[in-house]
Amino acid sequence: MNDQLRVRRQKMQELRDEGIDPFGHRFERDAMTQGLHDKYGETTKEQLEEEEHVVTIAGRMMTKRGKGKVGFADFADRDGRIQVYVRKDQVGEENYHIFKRSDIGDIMGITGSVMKTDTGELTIRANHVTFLTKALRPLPDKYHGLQNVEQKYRQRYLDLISNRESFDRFMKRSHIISAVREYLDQHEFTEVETPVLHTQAGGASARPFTTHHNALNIDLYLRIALELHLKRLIVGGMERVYEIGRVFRNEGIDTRHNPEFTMLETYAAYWDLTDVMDETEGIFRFAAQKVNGSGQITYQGQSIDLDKPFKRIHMVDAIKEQTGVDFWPKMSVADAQKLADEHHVEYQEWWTVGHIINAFFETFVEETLTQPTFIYGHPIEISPLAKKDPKDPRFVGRFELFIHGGEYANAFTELNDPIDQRERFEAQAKEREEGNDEAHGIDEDYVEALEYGMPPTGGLGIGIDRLVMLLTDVDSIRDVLLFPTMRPEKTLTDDEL
RNA sequence: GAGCCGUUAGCUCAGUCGGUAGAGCAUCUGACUUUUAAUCAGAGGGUCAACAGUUCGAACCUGUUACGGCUCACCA
Repeated sequence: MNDQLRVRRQKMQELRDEGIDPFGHRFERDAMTQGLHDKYGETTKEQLEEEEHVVTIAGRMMTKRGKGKVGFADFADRDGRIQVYVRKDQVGEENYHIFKRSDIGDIMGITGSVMKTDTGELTIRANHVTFLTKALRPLPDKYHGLQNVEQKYRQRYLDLISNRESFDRFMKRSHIISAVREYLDQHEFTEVETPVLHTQAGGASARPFTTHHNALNIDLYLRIALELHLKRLIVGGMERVYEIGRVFRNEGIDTRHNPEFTMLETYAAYWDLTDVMDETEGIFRFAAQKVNGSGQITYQGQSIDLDKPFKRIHMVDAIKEQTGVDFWPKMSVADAQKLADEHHVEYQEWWTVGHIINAFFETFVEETLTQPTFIYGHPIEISPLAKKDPKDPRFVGRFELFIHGGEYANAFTELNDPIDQRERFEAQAKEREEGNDEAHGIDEDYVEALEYGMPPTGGLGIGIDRLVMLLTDVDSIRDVLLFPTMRPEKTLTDDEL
């Protein structure tokens, strides 16, 4: 234990000896710091002296400046900060002693009158200080905040206390999710909750986490998607449903992937992709408006306009626009390979035309899509779960939304033909047997549901974490997850406590 | 999975050529009744991530390990 920890424990004991509970009780405040700034920020020093507004706040002491028989300290609550001015002759000797012996990090309640200092800073002149909670450990540097990246993730509370921009970002995350809910609720979607524990992973290609239920004695999977249960609800007549929920994928971790992340999926009966595009645009625009007050945002130094209608372009046209290569004419695999060779696009032997089209898209187009762009008409080969385009069976009813070169939404005209669905599940099951552990087996129960009839449906998936990254202008998913997945640290010894 | 980088006081960071470790904040003592990263005077605080090696001598050089970061690869 270092000197700082010892001193704070001693001070805790001093408080007890003085009859003060160092871990106090209910405290009623009548003002928030930001509210005071809003209310009195413009009022003059003289006017505040005349009017005498007595308020009570509570918060954590963030800085402290002692000056003999007076002291200044900044207190933070969830809204912001305010300076407090404590005078010995005003609060009395005993009360001043408590303030004097308090440490940065301690939590207190302050009652006093609103004033302004000579330099014009809004301040509470304390009449009384109520000690509420002792901090037994020192806070990170008051000026630099917590900079250690690992510690920010492992001890997020310290990051939240000492880095206000981080605190604000997480508040914003919460507001973004509220905005998404508000938008969908306004559009007559019903929010539902479906199981996290699945007897069979499905709805996406990904490796699942497995777990075990003791009483039933069965292995269960943590869900990798929300899809199949939500579509059962479309069969059940709910018509417009959504879920915002955690999904789990047992895959790598990097700046854009965390093993657990938050997905939004929505399904609307009788909609086609045009409707879903409108919905997607609506969600992005509404959320941006709610949290940033504008659809004009800056992401990693790049201006992005979410207010303007998003561009909508077929994948083949986008490739043509960017490279001049035209994949519209029907062509053989050899023709496509020749085009790939000419443009130095690498391909595998077994690839068909659709795979090569996709490779062209990823190589030449994706990173150029800075402004919001819907790419639709994916080749069927890369979209095994989507419904074929009846007018051109080489492509499917699917779109993805790209912004700043990254994918933000993925949508389908949902496959509602149970015969076709069963065949595709069988193909997946076969892949699984051949060793693809991201493919999954036949979900008989789901196929049966489809046999009762699922109306034509438009489905949408949005990675909420990436939406939050976009709207808060950060480039690592860990900066929008309060507690990102980390490898455990070594066990702390007594000395480190 | 590969490559590169990081880990020094509670926090933020220096540390030259290999010679027993420094600053600011924080802490402690004293001064100070409108301070603003308060100031002034003094003091204490270190398993230099861990282990092994090279060396008369290692924070520094070498190796291994742990944790983290970035890039690439993988990835509906």
